[in-house]
Amino acid sequence: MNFAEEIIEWYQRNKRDLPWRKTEDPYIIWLSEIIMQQTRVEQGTPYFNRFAEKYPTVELFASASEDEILKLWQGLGYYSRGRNMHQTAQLVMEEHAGYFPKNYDSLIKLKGIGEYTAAAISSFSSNEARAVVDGNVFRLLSRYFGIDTPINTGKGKKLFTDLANELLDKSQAGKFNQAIMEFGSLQCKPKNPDCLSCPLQAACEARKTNRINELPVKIKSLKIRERYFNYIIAQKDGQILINKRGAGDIWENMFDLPLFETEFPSHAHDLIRSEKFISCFGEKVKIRSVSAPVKHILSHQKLHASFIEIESFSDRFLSERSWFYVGQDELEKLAQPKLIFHFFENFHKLNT
DNA sequence: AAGACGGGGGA
DNA sequence: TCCCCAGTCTT
Repeated sequence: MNFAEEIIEWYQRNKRDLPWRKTEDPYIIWLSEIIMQQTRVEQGTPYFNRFAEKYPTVELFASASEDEILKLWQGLGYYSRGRNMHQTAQLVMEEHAGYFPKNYDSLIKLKGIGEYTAAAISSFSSNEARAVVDGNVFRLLSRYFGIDTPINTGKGKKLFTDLANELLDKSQAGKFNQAIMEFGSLQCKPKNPDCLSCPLQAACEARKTNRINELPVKIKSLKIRERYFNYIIAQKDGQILINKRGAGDIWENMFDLPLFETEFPSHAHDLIRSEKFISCFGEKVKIRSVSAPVKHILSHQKLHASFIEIESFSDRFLSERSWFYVGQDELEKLAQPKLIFHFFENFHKLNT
């Protein structure tokens, strides 16, 4: 059996009994598809049932107000879906005479319907030969063929869409699409898939090369976090106070300086009056110098560091901390982040 | 190409 | 916690 035959065979034996699979009405299928976007079946099913019950036709849906739609949508999340549906229902009434479109090219033009949903509705309602590519399909294909192209890039989307369309059984596109998604969802699960019971295991590239947990590859959307580091320069007898960093943050087990992180930029004069600072260095601290803020970019953080040189501090409070004094020769042996290493280069230059 | 958009369940 | 879920729209 080829790929399509295998998954359709599997689908006949293992498919769930989902309410929206009993119809070919594009309106009802649309309802189910929008509700199920980025939503688990168990979470979305009650909503589908309520919507299908209250608005059995697109005409009834279109006659509802946006407030009513959103009220019924309440708790499901991604509320733009509800707003787009309202708009689309009205447009279907006005420009499609109340007949919900069945073909891909018409569907793709509607608000809230992207490539996945247009392929789903067109294939389920009229067997148009368009392969669906959702999260399940990405995962199944990336594993089966051992493809490590990231799925959330333009290149990846095209690659997997082309592949799915090659595999598509055009004589029964709707059933194939249902089957490939159901297979991905139940058999080729994200975590701990049961490969031993999988009918595709013999040919599965990820299985053969032991990469089930590495695929699919997804580029992590890294949001840059802004952090404000206030470093303290405290010297005694020609030595400088150093901090060994702990776990759970950047630069684990490397060495920097005593650090007071603040949520926002802060002035040195305010900082040395803070309770936390006083508990470390006492109340009689004077500021000798404050550096200009130094920006330091990490992969997912933007650090704003300032270096505050202090004098007249007490160090009898320091014993509980991971701080210690070192001379310059010892300092040079410690693993320092680039930011710190850079700072010391300039600092030593100034002090010689 | 990257970010925003929700809420819930599983590991 | 992080990841993922029958994705799409905006910038």
